[in-house]
Amino acid sequence: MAAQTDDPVQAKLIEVRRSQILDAATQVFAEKGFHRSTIRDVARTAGIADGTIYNYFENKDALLMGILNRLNETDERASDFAQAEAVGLDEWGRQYFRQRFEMLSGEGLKVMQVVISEILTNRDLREMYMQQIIQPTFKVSEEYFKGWVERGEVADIDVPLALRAISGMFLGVLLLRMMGDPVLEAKWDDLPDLMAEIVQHGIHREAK
Amino acid sequence: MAAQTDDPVQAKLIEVRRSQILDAATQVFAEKGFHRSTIRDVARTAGIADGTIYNYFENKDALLMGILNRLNETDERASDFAQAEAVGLDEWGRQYFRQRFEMLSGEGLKVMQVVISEILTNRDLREMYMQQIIQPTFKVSEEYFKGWVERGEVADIDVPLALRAISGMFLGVLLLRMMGDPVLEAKWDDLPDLMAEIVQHGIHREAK
Amino acid sequence: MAAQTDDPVQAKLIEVRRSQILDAATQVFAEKGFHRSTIRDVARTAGIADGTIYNYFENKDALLMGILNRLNETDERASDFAQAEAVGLDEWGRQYFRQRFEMLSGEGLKVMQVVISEILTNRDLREMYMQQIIQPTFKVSEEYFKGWVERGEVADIDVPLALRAISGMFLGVLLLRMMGDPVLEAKWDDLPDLMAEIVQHGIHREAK
Amino acid sequence: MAAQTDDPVQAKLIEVRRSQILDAATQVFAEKGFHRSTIRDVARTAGIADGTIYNYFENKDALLMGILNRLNETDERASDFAQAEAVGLDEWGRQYFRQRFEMLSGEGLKVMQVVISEILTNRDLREMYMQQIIQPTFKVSEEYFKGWVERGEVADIDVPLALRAISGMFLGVLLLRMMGDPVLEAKWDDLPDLMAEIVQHGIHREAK
DNA sequence: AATGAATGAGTATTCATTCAT
DNA sequence: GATGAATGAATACTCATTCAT
Repeated sequence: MAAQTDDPVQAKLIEVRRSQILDAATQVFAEKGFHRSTIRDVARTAGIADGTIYNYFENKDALLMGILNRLNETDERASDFAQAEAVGLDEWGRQYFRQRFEMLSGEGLKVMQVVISEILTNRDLREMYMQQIIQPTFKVSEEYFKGWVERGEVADIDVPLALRAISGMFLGVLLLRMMGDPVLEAKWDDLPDLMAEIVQHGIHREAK
Repeated sequence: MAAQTDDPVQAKLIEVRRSQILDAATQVFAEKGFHRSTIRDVARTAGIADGTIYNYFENKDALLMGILNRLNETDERASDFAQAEAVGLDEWGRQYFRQRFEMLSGEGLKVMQVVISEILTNRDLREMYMQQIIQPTFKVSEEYFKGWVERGEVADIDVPLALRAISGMFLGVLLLRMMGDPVLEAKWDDLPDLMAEIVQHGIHREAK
Repeated sequence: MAAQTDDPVQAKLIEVRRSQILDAATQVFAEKGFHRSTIRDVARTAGIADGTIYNYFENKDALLMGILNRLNETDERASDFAQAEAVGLDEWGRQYFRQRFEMLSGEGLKVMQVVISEILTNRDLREMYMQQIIQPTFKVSEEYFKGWVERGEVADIDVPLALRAISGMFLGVLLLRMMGDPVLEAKWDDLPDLMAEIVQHGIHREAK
Repeated sequence: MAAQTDDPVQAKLIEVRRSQILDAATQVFAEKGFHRSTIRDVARTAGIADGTIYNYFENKDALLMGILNRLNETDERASDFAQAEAVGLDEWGRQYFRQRFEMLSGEGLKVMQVVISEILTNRDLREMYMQQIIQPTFKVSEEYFKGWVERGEVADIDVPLALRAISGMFLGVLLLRMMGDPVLEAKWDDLPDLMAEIVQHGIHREAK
């Protein structure tokens, strides 16, 4: 790797190059999937030579890690925003799902498809994703939830577990969409509010 | 393929052999993942020659299809049972989640992990899974739900979409577990009832 | 091989079976070529089991040998006929080429194509063909030629070599046809007489 | 393929490498035949890695195409020379055959043996050979012949067809030689002139 | 003799990675 | 740092042949 320097100008250049490569990788992986994409594909798309990629990334897997890290950063910025805005539980719920859905516009969905598929297969990637992205995100959310529970706005439930279930709803719906469920494709935009409603108040009603 | 015969004895032998091979494939894929498993691995595990596999399965992908079909059959038997037993909505909800969790005991979780990962990558497998497993399952459930909605037991929501959200919760939690979330691993058994509760009544409570 | 018996009835049965298999092999090889044809193809076409073929032929190559031997027999009968009929040199020449062309009607051409291709590749087949078919044929022809040379009907040339050149003309034209030459395909029927004419009198004319 | 560049130095290097690989392929194919030769054989003989071959040739078949193209070029240079020198018909005939025989010195015969065998089997190769080598060669020769026919030096025959017969004589004699005919092996050098004589004046003589 | 399921050797091709220039 | 030619390990699949029934 070429990524060792104290010179801030150098550091900037390196960052730009890494970014250029990750852009290419994201595009190529989204189009062809991870395994079917070759380093050559990525290099061609980035307009550089094959070998150059290895100056910036250890190996092909590291490209996926890099993509993951960028999603992470985007994620963090998004949740900062969420935290700043969110006040009431109701509103927070809707915003939570809406934001997560927004991330998936454009190539986002296909990139996530590749990333999830690989995560399920690749232990290193999986652990890195879990420790660096999932767990911190849960930790932040748990704080909020505990506050609401204490204030009685939320039922007295196992907060971490409930959070998994709620995030899981988002993740699972995403998975079904990736698998090509036509209902989800057609009504994708209705989903955030519906999900927020279910999570808040459930589907049960007293029979008349 | 050797699988053409009218003789019921032959047919039984063929079924036994296919089963033997799928057992081996399930075990090997669960351990090493689909791509890292070789046909030789499967053959060795099944105690047969490489070529014999091709007497019973068209190619490596067909092994995964075969595993999927088996899960499907198990699934169908399970839901038949569910339908027979289920009466009230509350009870149905708990049973729904509990049954789905039961399927994942033993190697089930790892097999699903491999299957889901491959499904996200392999279009043929994906379409087959969606059309032959997911859609029929949803169709059956939708009938039940509509009944409940008509009887006023369930809120007047978009049934197909709500079902996706609910199934998604299960699927997503599964995914998080597969990714190694420690909270889910520790409290996995508490999950069905918690999820049923959230789906039924939501997490919201009127603040005191 | 099952081909050892003293019982003439048995011998007949064996011969019939061999013939049935060779018919199938001839058809299959002509359609798909030798390498692309499988023993299973031949067995299916013959309406028997794969293994049965090995009761009558040592291996796949032996099928080709068998086909070759049959061509040989046909050939011998043809040249017997030729010898009986042929009297004058002129007439003999035309008949020689016409007969050889007749053998190639129907599947004959494609079978020869397969046989020649394999002969060039397979030493055993080649030697067998040379010793059992080509050489005896030349030996017979040489006798005739020598007679004509002695009687002064034919120029005083190296007979064996000239015979090779003349047979070669037939063989080479056959090869060009197999390679797909459109001129030969269009005027195939004019060829025997033209070739006989060239061989007899050459193409040279005294310029006016 | 690595074969895309505008740099003439690079182009030269590529040409050298291709040549090196074709040399090895020619040698290996001549020794073992096309099908029995492995890419590894060729790579070892060329002193390079297996994969390197695929930087210069699309696949194994392309090696044979490459060999064919080289023969073609040699051929063209030879016939240019022939056309320049050839004046009289008699002389042209002898030269024609002599030149074609010269091409077959060294490994030439074995290479042709492999090439012809493959051509009879492989449709792509066959069509390529017919269109790019055989047809153009005939076209050139036809011009010459027509001239001679017009000037009355050659009998008024079907020129294209006669050319096939004459070329066929060469090709067929070649085939017989490849099949191991001992007479041809012994008197190979006498053949060009004998063939030229037969083609010019035929074998017929008025009986005394 | 007939069957056909089982065998397992054999091979072209891809592509991540290296490293000399 | 950039290049891209060279490397060679890794693997699904076919099919001639065998042999227990």
